[in-house]
Amino acid sequence: MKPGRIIPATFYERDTEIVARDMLGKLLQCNTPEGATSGMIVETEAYVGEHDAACHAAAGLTARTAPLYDRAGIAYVYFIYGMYWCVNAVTRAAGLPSAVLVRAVEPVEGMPLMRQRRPHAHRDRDLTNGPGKLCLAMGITGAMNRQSLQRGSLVVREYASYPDSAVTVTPRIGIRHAADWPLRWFVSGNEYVSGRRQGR
DNA sequence: ATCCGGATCGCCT
DNA sequence: GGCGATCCGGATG
Repeated sequence: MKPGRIIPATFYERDTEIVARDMLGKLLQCNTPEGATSGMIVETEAYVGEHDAACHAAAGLTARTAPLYDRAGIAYVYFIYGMYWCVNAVTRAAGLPSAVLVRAVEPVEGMPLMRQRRPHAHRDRDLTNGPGKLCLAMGITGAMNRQSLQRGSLVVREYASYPDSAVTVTPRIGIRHAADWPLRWFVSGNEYVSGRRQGR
């Protein structure tokens, strides 16, 4: 498989659930001074607007959430638990401030650099099987917040595609509110999917 | 294999 | 002042 064309902004101007599903198999590429890394997206979650208590936009428009109210197709990179970064693609359907969280990728390019950045990861799958882990491995930080995903250091490209029969849907994990809404998608059986057991 | 607490800090209540 | 879209290591069964 080879990286394909850059995903246009219009891709993100659709229902967030559809975008989250369709991002499976896409390639996330990150370029930093240390080198290039990329990974195939294998797990996503949708955060669907102010009425979604788990979505940061539930707090309304603030300095932190401003990217969610900006345009579709940009990155929303936020800081969590005082230590980690998580990366989202901002979406726009019916004017809602919404986004897709990238929860896991399968490394494609730059694995040596990923290992260097993730000294605690003993097995390859521990490199990028979580939203904070993949940002560490790929060098994604707040410097990339609000950047376009169509150019620059952080880009999403065509790569692979999966039929619905190869995709599993479950409730989102790691949240307190709206924890029963089925808004998490992952490639069934992929070893890079986060969580102790798939389907959790 | 599963559970639990500590780290660490920006942001909202 | 308290919590969070997390990760990691150590304890427990």
